[in-house]
Amino acid sequence: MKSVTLKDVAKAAGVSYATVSRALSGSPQIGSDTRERIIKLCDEMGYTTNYVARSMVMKKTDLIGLVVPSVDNQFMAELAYYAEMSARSHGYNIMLCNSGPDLKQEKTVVKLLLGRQVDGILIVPQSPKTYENIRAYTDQVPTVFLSENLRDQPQSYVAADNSHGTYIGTKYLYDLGHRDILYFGRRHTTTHQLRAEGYMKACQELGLQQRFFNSEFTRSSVNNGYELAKALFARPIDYTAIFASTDSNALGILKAADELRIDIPGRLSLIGFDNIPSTDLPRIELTTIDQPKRDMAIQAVDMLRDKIENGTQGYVHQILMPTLVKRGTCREIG
Amino acid sequence: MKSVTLKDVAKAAGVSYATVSRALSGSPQIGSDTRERIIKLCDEMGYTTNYVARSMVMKKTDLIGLVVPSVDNQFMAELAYYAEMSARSHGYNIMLCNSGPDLKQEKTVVKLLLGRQVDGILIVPQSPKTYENIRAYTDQVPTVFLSENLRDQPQSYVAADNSHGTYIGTKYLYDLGHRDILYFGRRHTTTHQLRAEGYMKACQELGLQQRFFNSEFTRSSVNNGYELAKALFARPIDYTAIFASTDSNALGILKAADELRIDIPGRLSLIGFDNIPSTDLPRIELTTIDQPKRDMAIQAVDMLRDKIENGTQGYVHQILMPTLVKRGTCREIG
DNA sequence: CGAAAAATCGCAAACGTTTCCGCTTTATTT
DNA sequence: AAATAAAGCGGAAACGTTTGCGATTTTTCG
Repeated sequence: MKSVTLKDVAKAAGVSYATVSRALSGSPQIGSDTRERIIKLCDEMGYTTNYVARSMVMKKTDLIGLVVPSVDNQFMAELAYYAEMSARSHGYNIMLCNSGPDLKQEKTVVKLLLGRQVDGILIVPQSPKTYENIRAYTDQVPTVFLSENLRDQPQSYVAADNSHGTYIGTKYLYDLGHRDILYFGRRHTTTHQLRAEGYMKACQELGLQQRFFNSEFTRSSVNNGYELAKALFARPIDYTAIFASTDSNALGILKAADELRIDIPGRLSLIGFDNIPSTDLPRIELTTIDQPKRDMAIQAVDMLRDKIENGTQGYVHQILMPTLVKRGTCREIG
Repeated sequence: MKSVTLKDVAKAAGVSYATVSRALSGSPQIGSDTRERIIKLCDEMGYTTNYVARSMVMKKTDLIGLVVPSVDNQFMAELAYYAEMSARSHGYNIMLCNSGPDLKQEKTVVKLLLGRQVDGILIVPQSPKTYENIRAYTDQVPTVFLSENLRDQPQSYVAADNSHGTYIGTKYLYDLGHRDILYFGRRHTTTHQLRAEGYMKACQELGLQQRFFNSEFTRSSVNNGYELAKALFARPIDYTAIFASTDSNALGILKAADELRIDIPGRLSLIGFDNIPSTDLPRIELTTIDQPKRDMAIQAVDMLRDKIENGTQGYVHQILMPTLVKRGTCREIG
């Protein structure tokens, strides 16, 4: 279990360990002959540089803390995947933390990450309170928020243009002939507020009546979408399409509709938001608005890297464009 | 950005920094009055212990490297989630690495993890070759394999009893009246070999003919399941049920069947394996075999902790029981 | 009241790196 | 050939922590 250190190969090579360190790091003040000899020796002896020791003196861990409410969630899993890939390709590693549903744990993990001396933190907030919750720490370490739009808060973030997403979605529904479109979902976060706004803007432009049905739940899951949709369908259905604020909710609606034999897309068109993998399944084929998760993750680590490596100070807000993904749950009507 | 160190609070408290360290760690050789004073001071000054410095002297990072082919995969995301939660509750943090599809990258990331001085490695292998691929490193650091059955290899692992899963699945199909059950899937890993064996065993016991249709793909995805299923359905359907070796494949089969208007479960019963979240969606409701992902993850970190903390040396093989999840894709015939 | 024992605390080494600075040795120039 | 420059390398400090050991003070007890 005892690993070989610089000293070990230095002794074997008959040089000082400073020399070995320089040889490895490609310092120009080492002769090319000794360098080759040392490198070969390191290889033979199985030397790997101890990153924790290196971090000590470099005051840099090449570590990025990634905190997500739950990686066990298709959306965040995808973000986490691309973030890790991108980070590693730039020499960083990811320390993963699930912040769970409560703010206490969220605060705990960012504190923990600070103790670990991460160079930066990438956080997808669990609630609109997250910003306040961890603000005490965000000035101690470069931080960028991911996926949640913070509007004009003094905090860097990258998010999708949620407003635009619902805007193009409703227009699409309109183009298909729909004139009565119900918006299904709460406005408990800025992200969801913006989604509602995009819908409202489109309605105004198109001369449509705005109609809302608010989910009472903070966390959108297919199950609470389902529960709520049952309540919705207990009332008269005087609309021809539903815009669900998330795919999860849309899936719940689908489930309730199937149960009540309300034909989708026959009687009701349905469109979701996020484009999570489950939407692309057979029998589901949910039309939705795609959040460019890959680009979001990549841009977020780029932004973070810029702060870390160049000490960039300002707050930059990166807004990426979502796109419409036409599948099977929206139908043209006459 | 400069964080406060032991020295800083020591100076402020008028004691040596050794005293501060001991006060924080609860050493008995510190007076309770000074201890309280110091703790309060630490709190006021916002001191957090530097884990990388601590790791240096402790020769322990409290870090577990988690390598998965891709967290962007429901099955692994779930494992990752529970592993992180469990690890953190025991004082460990997770360093996440996607090993991707190729062995080179897998080897790269475990090397990298070693350089990071992780206390242990939790790895869900990307292929049967993983064991050989990283064997050079698995004796340098406690390692446990997750989700892949390694049979009698000298390597600790926790996996589901895959053989038992297909066994109970086939029996379930039999009890529903099915006498011609096709097994759909390759046997490219031990895990899948075992799944096939469970099916074979059940067939023998029940006097059923064994019928295989092999997927040519290493990675099972709904898409290649779909492609293959189309080929399958081009031939006469002289069976009444399909046992898909993975849910992903089952989903692909479902897609192909829908396209060809082969009624599931009307004409064909279908059962999958893994119980990924997508199986529980409306319109899908795939009957499947559940791998106890939560327990698997938890047991794996327990096993790893045992190796790390107690230096346990032997190889332990933990096999967890899968269970049948009855949903909507299997029908009684008769 | 004096001595031994117990209770507190400080000193300094150690963990494995990186890098500044200085010391040789060799090459270059006049 | 002497002086200067350049190249190659070693010594040692520093990063922030833990901990064995010694030093000092306080308590205890005969």
